[in-house]
Amino acid sequence: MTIPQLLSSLLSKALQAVLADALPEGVTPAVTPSNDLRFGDYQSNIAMVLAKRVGMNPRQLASDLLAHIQCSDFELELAGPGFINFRVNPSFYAARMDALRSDDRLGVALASDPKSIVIDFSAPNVAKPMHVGHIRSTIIGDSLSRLARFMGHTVISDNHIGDWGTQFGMILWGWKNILDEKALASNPIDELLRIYKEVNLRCKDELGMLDTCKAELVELQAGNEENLAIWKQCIEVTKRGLEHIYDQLNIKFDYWLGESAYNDALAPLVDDLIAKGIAKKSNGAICVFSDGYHKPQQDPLLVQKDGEWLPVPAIIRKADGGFLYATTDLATLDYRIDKFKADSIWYVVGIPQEKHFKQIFDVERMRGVEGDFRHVGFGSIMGKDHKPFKTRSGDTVSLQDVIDEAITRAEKVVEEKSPDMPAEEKVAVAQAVGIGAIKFAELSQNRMSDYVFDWDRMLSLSGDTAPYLQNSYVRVRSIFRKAEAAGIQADSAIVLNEAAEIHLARLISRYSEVVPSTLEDCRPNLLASYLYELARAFHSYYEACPVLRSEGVVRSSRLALCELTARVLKQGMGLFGIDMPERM
RNA sequence: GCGCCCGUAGCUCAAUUGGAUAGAGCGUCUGACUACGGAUCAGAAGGUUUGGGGUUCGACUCCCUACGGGCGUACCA
Repeated sequence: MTIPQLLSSLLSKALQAVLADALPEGVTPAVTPSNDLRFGDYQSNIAMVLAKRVGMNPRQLASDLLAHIQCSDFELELAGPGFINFRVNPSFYAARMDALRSDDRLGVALASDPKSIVIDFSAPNVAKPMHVGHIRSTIIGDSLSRLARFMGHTVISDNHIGDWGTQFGMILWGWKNILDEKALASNPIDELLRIYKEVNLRCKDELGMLDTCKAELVELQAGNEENLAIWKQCIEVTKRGLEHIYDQLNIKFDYWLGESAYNDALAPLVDDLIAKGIAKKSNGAICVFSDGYHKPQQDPLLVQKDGEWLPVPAIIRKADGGFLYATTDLATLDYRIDKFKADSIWYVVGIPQEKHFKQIFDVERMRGVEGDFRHVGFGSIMGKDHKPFKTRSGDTVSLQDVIDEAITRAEKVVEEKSPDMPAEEKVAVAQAVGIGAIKFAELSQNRMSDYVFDWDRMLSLSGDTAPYLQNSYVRVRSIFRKAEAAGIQADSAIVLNEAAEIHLARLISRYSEVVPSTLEDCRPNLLASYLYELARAFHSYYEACPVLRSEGVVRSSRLALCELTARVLKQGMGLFGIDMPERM
């Protein structure tokens, strides 16, 4: 049980005693860490929340509650307008630390109701290399997968690649007419991108070109063998390039079920929706109009036209008979429930697609399909001018370039700081530092807010960054190497005296609270800022509390605290997929 | 037009979803027995949270309004 849970149950009992029948149903007192240690370790505002409802003065209620709580592990205090503050006794933290030493999970309880969760993330398009825009979905999605698995859920990660869109008409024509075989052999992804771009331009300039490309697409969809062969080759080539990036990022998917995997399901799906009376024809297209919400101005599924609020349709079949994004996503959702037995499906996709997902989920609700479907949205990456990100040439920066630059910068720092390190280890460290910096920068952000792309910020190696945490880990490991060499062991109970060691223990204890709440709201930045705070506390502790130069019980205790810190850092960063080198 | 999101230190971002004196990093300034690894630590300066009203014990957070920015808005994904 975490400390807030413990305190909350103490408060609940006190509330029963004080209010008895007057206690409203379903009240669980919230206990949160104080944001200022002068107010203790934890605080509750339950007295102020309830005071009005039960007709009492908040301070009076709080002080009545305090009178009913007896606990030697905490000091309690009534403060301000009615806050109840809890100060945890160091001996209690010490006992918790001792308990954590033999706990592989470092105090993090498994989810009480494990679920099957499909997480849909990354999802790049075939024939277009990943750019910085893909970084958020890829890194956040991977981190959520790791977190959910760690919490005991069954996670199915699925890379829903864009392998069937309209862009294939253009690529097919380009492949047949302007392909450079040599370039394809040496750098296939770039060549695919080149022909895509060139055909795209021609479609804008040359009359009839667009129709020619559409015809190629129709041929593909009709099963033309030549076109199918080219299509398959494009996918293979693209996958190879993507796998290189995913390897560097240490990201794996359980499935790569792209849009094309659902082709056969689309027509029956639309027919079924029509038969059930959910979909109907409108202006030649087959549409589903939402039935569920009637709150103008709040519901993106309604739009105002000529002063009237009209539902916005989810179009599932075009007037020309073609299927769309929404159709594929509905079929995909069905498949995930059928085949993967998903209780929950999380879509890690940008906020601009919020309406799309509301529509998809709404259609499923109308069909009676149940499940916990979440759009885990995130903000856009902007340019320095706060407009959607583009370089001067109009292109975005490729993700591969970002990774390469990160590693190059890390290599320079490694060379400068550790010139004597073996070459092989230098490479490994630079990889861990560079990739770690990218991931940590991303995960430190509030997922929902837009941010400005900046090389120096994204690849920064100082301050609130992965290398800072990695360095704290390296320092602990160094202490351990020395301790082992000298035959020193952490073989006695933990005692906490100095402020720095109490604070370190306080934060280690808090790990068990942070991990579940990070997953709860899908907010990796909670864990990121926690880990940074922990590393900072360790660095302070390192300066204030010598380990190897102390003696006896104190030395043993401090060594044990070091060990716990290292384990939390390593496990926590592991939930982000960030490596912690032993030396750097 | 209509809807959604956003505006916080010089810059880039936080703020436990309504809690106490709004926190970090970068940058600037001052210090730390030549270091249990200095990729470090201790400290300082920096704010009318875009402006204006309101709601209440209490507002960066909720409501109204003005200004500024982003996104979406029927057959792209």
